[in-house]
Amino acid sequence: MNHKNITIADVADALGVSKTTVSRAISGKGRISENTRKRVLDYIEEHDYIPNVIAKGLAQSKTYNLCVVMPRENMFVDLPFFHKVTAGIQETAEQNGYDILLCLCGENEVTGLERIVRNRKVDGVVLLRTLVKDLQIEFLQKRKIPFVAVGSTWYSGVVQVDNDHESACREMTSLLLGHGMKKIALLGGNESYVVMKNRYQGFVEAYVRSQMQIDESLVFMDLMDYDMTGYAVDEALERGADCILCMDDVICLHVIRLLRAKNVRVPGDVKVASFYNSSILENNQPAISSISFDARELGREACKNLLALTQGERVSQKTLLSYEVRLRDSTGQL
Amino acid sequence: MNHKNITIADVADALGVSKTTVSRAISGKGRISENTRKRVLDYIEEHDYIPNVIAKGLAQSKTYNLCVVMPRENMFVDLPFFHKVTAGIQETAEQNGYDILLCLCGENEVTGLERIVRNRKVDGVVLLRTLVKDLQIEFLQKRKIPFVAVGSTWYSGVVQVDNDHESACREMTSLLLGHGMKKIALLGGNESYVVMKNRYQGFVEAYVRSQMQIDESLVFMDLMDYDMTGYAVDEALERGADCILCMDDVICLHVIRLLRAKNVRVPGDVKVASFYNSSILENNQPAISSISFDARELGREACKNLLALTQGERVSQKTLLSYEVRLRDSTGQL
DNA sequence: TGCGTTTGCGCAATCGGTTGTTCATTAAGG
DNA sequence: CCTTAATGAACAACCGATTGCGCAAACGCA
Repeated sequence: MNHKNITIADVADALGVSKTTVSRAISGKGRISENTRKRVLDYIEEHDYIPNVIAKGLAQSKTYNLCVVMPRENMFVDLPFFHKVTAGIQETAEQNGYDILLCLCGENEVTGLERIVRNRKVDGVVLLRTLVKDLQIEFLQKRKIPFVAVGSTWYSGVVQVDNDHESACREMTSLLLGHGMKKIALLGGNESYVVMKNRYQGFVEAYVRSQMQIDESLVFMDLMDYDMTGYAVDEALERGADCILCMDDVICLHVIRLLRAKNVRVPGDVKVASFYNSSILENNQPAISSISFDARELGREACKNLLALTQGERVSQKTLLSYEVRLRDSTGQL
Repeated sequence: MNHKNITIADVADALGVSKTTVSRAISGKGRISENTRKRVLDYIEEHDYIPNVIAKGLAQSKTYNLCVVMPRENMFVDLPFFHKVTAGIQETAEQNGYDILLCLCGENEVTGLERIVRNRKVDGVVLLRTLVKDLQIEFLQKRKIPFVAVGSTWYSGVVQVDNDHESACREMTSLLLGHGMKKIALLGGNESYVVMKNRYQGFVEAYVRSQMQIDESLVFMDLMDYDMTGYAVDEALERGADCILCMDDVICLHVIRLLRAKNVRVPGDVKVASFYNSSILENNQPAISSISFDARELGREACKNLLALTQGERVSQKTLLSYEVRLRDSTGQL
């Protein structure tokens, strides 16, 4: 800016070589003697020269920028998750000389994304949230821009990285069934439809494997707000649920509050468990069993795949990451 | 990228004018007839031409990028706040043709910031969190890079935008004192030292104005963890506190849990209030009185100031934003 | 009509890199 | 010893914009 940064021309002049040589010394491409190469690199090191990524980008029609898209308005519970994922993305990006441009979009809005993609010419995009009908996905596909979705989607041809919700839910359900639960209620929340379906899949599978009869009336897929959650809890209790499996930690805390208000004891009368094991659970009484995902790793994986994509490499359509079941007091002693 | 975007040269050729003319038509600078101007703009509109910001930046030695710095590891309670501030920054940035580069840094780490500043040549930086001894501030000042701090700092010459914690705390304290509280405990938390000091200032002032005696032994400035908070609560009760003013909502929820465990009724025996009015409070029983800040507006204001700074304009050193006191059940009927 | 001023626009350099091509030098091969 | 190939480095065009300067046409005024 004002500091009058040293340019490649300065380096070239100082060493009495051409810009080309300096450029080649740095990139390692093209023919150059080991000798001059070293000379250039030493000089650069000494004088703390950093190439201007912008000019480099202009010349290469690349920007070394990735765009991370996330909702402008954010559910409280998503934030820590999104933040960790972003940290993971950024970590991998930085290791490869990329930086992160932030795109905060309204739900299913494309104008912001389009602006950034078009006049920033980002090399790739990570979508942190996708919808069943997703205009951003459609836009990116139409424009043939490399992108990766964090989380699952039903769009075809989308490279996805997700937690293995199905297995996670299967394992948790199996554990619960294996320890005497008979009627587990499944409470969906603000999760995307696809995630919910995946978990339901695992839920069903667990029942099948333990050869028990599933009670479909205990499955509540789409609870938009606290009121509906309250209703679902009432219904579940009415129908004799002995366990409530919540789709995220915020819902879970709320459920526990509701149960306390009804003088239903946890885990005495009803067991409770949830997903994400977020820090919102810390210090809760009783300690809540939850499934923990490594959000950071999710971000790293997504970024790795995206970079591969931008190189034109083939990338596996769907990467599933592992999870850990954390059992605590709210499910009793399993 | 692959879509082979239309460039300024294409536009110029198509219209039979020079690149200069097109450029001038767009920027409005330089001499150009109203006639050609319109012709160019129409063509651009029609053919959906978007200038390449990168090239523009290269030519102008600007990047139209701002850098937002926030901690890589984040306290749970900060996140929603940071996210909203960022949204505000982004909003104003976008309106002015700027985009946001994300810089996630470790506490008091500069390497990441330095990298981004040096090879991305961002036009300005927003620091979302500052420390008493802050290497990032020192770095930015040394390099004379325009930046704005969200929150207060004791460094001189730093443009700051902050909530008016002092007035907020004064008003809340006054309200409480005015309705019969005599011994209010002040519980500091993960807040920065400066914020805490500001609030303490307001706290003292409220006591002075109502001509009441402050009990300094009820002021706990620096509670690093839950254990210390527990200790502070015990002490406060011991010393006959009739009200606990918590420095953030997470602390507050924890305090309420502790009180419940001790069978201290809220607001019956002790009143409780906190800061930030974050959505974590939603649906809590009892509803918690809290002070609400407009984080989004904070971000907008910060960005506005930063942009002014980059233009070389003079900017007021400190901008304080307003707040709203939200009284609910936890403080009884005030 | 004549001359100075204003207006409208284009030329070409520039920003800081990359890269295909050329050219001189050295090495290898017969 | 001459031809051919390989090597190392420089030239110059290019990426896509901006901008100082120059030039011609139009305008204003006496």
